[in-house]
Amino acid sequence: MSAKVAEFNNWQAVHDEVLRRLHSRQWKPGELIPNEVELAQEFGCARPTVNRALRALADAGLLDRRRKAGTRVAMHPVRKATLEIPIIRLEIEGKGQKYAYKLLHTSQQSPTEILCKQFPLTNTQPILYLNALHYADQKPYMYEVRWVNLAALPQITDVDFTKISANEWLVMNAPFTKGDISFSAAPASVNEAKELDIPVGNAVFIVDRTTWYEGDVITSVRQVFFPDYAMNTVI
Amino acid sequence: MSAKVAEFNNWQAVHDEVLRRLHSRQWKPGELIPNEVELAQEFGCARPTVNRALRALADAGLLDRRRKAGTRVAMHPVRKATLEIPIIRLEIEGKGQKYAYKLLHTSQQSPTEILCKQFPLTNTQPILYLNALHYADQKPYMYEVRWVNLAALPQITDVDFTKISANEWLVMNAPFTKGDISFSAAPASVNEAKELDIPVGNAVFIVDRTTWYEGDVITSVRQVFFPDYAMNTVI
DNA sequence: CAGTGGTCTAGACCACCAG
DNA sequence: TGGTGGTCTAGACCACTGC
Repeated sequence: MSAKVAEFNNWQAVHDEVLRRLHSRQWKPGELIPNEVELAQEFGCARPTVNRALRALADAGLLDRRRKAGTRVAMHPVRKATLEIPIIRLEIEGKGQKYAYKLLHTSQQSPTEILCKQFPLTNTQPILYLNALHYADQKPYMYEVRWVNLAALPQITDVDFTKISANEWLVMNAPFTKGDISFSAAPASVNEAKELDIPVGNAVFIVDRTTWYEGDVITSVRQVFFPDYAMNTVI
Repeated sequence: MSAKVAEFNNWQAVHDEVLRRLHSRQWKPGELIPNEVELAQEFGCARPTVNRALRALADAGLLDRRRKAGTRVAMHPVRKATLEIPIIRLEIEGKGQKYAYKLLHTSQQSPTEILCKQFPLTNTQPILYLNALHYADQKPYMYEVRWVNLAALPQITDVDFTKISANEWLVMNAPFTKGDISFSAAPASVNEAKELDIPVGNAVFIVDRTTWYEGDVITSVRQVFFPDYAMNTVI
């Protein structure tokens, strides 16, 4: 009987072995790799096990899979970084800092012209408009300008946003099916600079986010971070 | 015989139904939901089908699953945005713009003190140091400062980086197992401003990335983008 | 049309871990 | 220690799509 060099009796082992062959260039970019049945035979496991391993690698962007065409090594391994969008309070508390929050302004209104430019709004729909400041260890951390679609969330008029941030209330009470996010850098405007207590024009990190539920816009927010902010992640 | 209202004979149908119950608050945050066997009976499908649906929802951050403890609705649905890190050339060409690239400087050396501050380096290891500028439609798009670990990639000294960008060569030739990414905003330094042809101190979007292969650092890069740059994604 | 990946099933064993 | 999710199997049918 022959010595068994390795066992590939679970999908992670298959995953790792395939990854090894990709890294070692045994299978080169653009190349067609054996189909699932052949790999299952080689690895001595069932086809669904191979399937799950290859599916994970395809999700990671390392393989291209198509019915009938087979599985190819991706030409340009597009690596995907996953950013977790946390509740601000938890992000700050997670760093061991003290979180505080202040509601600066709130009003029910029709969007002003300025808002219509900054966000995808028409000035006929009623919205709830909010300004708020989030603190870490008493220092300004993030300034937030937000509007909420009142037609989609009528019950929000009963919420006391001096006690809970809109960020937090929405995460827990307003599920969404789609969201657009944009990250950018910009000079702090007069108003942003005033609230964050920094010089006008300082470079600030900006996150714009709009969320939808089944085709209806729920809320849109611009978050302006204090200058030393950095958003970190891992590939 | 009773009329069947719906069929849940595939994992996506189960996924969607569970998602509906989460959105409709039939299952509330923190609540324990039925176990896989019970759900499989209710939905009239096999347990692995339920398993796959619930696993997808757990990956998305909507459920918390633990052996023995069961499956709970997540208290704070941490939404995850996936950022695709493309090759710069493809990002620009994808916008329908003309890509160009210029190598500004390259040298083999030990890290200078300045580099040691900016990157996780010691001044004893030999590195390849590179400066390059990427253009979209003849206009400066991104300025890149990079070093590469020569000990890990000795063959890189043979590459002509006036013809292919380090970005592109590395993606295709230097697999990595781990990467750190950081996004931030900063005022353009004198040098960055000169290369991007903008005023010193303008707000620029910065991406810092370091990649590793099995514990060895491969390369580290700082990418400084022209002021109007925004990084977009979808949740 | 035919080959490939996508998925389901029914049953089984196992790893983990809360009680 | 028992209940739960994690996973494997062997076989099957189906959907897509390149040829």
